[in-house]
Amino acid sequence: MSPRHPSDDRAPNQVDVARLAGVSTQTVSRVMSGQQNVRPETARRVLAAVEELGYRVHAAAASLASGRTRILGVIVVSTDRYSTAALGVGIQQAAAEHRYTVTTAAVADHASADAFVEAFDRLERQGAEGIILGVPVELDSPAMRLRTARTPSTRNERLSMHPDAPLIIDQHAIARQAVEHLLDLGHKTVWHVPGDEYWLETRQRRETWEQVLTERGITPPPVIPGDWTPESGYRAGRTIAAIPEATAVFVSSDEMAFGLIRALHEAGRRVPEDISVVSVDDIALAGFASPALTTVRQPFEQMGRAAALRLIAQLEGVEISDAPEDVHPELIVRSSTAAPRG
Amino acid sequence: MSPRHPSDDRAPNQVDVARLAGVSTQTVSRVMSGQQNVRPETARRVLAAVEELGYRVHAAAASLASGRTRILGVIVVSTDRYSTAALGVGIQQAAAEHRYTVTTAAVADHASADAFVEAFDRLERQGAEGIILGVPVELDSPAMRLRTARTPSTRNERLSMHPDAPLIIDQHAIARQAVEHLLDLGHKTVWHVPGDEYWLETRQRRETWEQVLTERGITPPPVIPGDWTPESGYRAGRTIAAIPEATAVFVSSDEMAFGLIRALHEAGRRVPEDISVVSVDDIALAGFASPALTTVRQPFEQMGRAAALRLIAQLEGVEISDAPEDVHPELIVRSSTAAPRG
DNA sequence: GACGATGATGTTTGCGCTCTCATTCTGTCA
DNA sequence: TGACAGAATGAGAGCGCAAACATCATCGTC
Repeated sequence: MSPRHPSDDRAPNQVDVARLAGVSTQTVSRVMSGQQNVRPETARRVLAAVEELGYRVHAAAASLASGRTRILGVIVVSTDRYSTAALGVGIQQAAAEHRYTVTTAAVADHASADAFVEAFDRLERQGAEGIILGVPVELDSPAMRLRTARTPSTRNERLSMHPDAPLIIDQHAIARQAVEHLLDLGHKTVWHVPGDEYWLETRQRRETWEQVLTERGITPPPVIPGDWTPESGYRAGRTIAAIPEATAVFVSSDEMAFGLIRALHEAGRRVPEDISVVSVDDIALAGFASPALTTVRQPFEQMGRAAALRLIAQLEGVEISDAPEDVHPELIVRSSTAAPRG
Repeated sequence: MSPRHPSDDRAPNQVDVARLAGVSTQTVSRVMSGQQNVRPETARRVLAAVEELGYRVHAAAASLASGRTRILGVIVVSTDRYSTAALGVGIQQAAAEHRYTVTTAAVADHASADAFVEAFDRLERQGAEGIILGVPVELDSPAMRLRTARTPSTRNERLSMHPDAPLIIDQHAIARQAVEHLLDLGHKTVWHVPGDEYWLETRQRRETWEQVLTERGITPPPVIPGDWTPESGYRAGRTIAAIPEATAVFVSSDEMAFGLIRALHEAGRRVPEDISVVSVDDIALAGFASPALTTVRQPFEQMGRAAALRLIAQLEGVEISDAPEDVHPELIVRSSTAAPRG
């Protein structure tokens, strides 16, 4: 161990670097945070000392002193659904580009509203400067409003009274595209298998499904319950197979569509010849169902990215150059839909 | 605003609480960290003050003073694969139970080894006390060894020379179960579609596939390349469909199996009558493929949980009561495998 | 009823960094 | 050449908390 190194085994700090480089700690600080007004030669000396000592900035100390943490919090429900993972990828990417860190708080599926408040608290305590609510429910309790008022977060937008506040993604557009596609093919009506009642998206899509049918003078048939899982899709499929007049179904997720189609096949109903199916998500496997699924793609990764970028822009108080334009769902037509048999 | 409240709008701190409760800051600290040796009456007064002021512990300050962060870092590759999400759920759960926070660093898929080193650095700088490497590759560069030596992390185990160090999950057991299941059904040989070459798991499974065949005096057929995606499975399926003598395939993921089976069907080969297929993972949709997939389940959630608990135990220097027993893969027999036709 | 043992609380100090402000250095122009 | 703007650097304070240590109250014991 060279005599220039601190002899004890504690991690090197700014003082050690400053001493070795022959500058003040303030200069070390400036170099580490990439500020201007440091002579290249000085910066080089500092960086050499940093390298030699293996120094790294102590984030807790820095954020205590500066009041900034550059931490983004994410609240998600504990599910292994594809959507959660893909959202996370987008968030991580955007955060990393702007040198933010992401910390996640998971909440049990179907948890009470209190659980979200608690997760919010955990993230605030941890120092999160902004919080992304990748969350299935409307959070408009007084407790939640108190928190979203002091810590910027997504989904504020839904709670705020601005009717033109951009949504992360337009669930109504998703449902409309799906239902109209089926009606335009000539189906007399469209049955619906919604997702878990707990999710806001579920309600939004169901409302729009009803609305589109009503617009065309069709009385919506009863809803066939679902909960996102393939098993629930299978149960729904058995129900629908027993309804001879059903020729078109709007299912709220691809995973349910897999179960639904299997049940239809077992009951001897062909897809799309007897029954057309449109679902939502466009997961990687959607094209490999039998038949390949016609589905409305949700660009989860872009959504996560957009949410993070918007939040960061708010935190920095600036326009971000690569500001995300609105993210739109897209109908992908494959082989699970067709015109009804004449 | 009551006169007892600090008039400026800065967040309340320990001093404010101490003053309002009529105690010292140290007592506030003791109450907040749930220590013993505080009279119930005193604790109540403190908590009342905390409530009134909306005080919350400042994590950065606490960790600067205590030297502890209770942060667990996770390095993952940026994919939306099911496995990543499910692992995360298990990690989050275990961390929350022990009052740890999780922060994630994502690395681009197929990134260089340097990218993992950099992610490790980011997490260390952020204060992570332990790091879970949910990572596809062997990381045994000097730079990485330097880091894993000072910050506890999983997968050390694979790098360490202890041959009996418990693996997170035994990839050899996975491959062995799959291949032996097919051979025991009477197939003369087993073809293999591995995952992405980049992944350690891929190599481990292929090695075992070769080994099991060799043990039984069978010369392994050529490998049909794959990369985890359903598309690659589909391509592999077309290749295999053109091999008349092929009757059994071990595919390294369920998603590839979906693609593979579709390609076989399109080529007129029936599953399992003409060709048996075993895959790996047991994703939610595995039971809803046509035919339902025989697959080796990887208990991702338990794996994540086990990794986190083991790391926490190491950090706390204690045995954790609910220590995870080893996590084992399990063959789930469904309908994609059968004996070869006589 | 004096003594120590224990529990409850307070005081002081410093964690490692960035902020503000002061000082020194550099180059430029009259 | 001297003065001065502006860049580069340094000095000192303090962010909010917990550790270590000091002090005070309380209790049972003989």
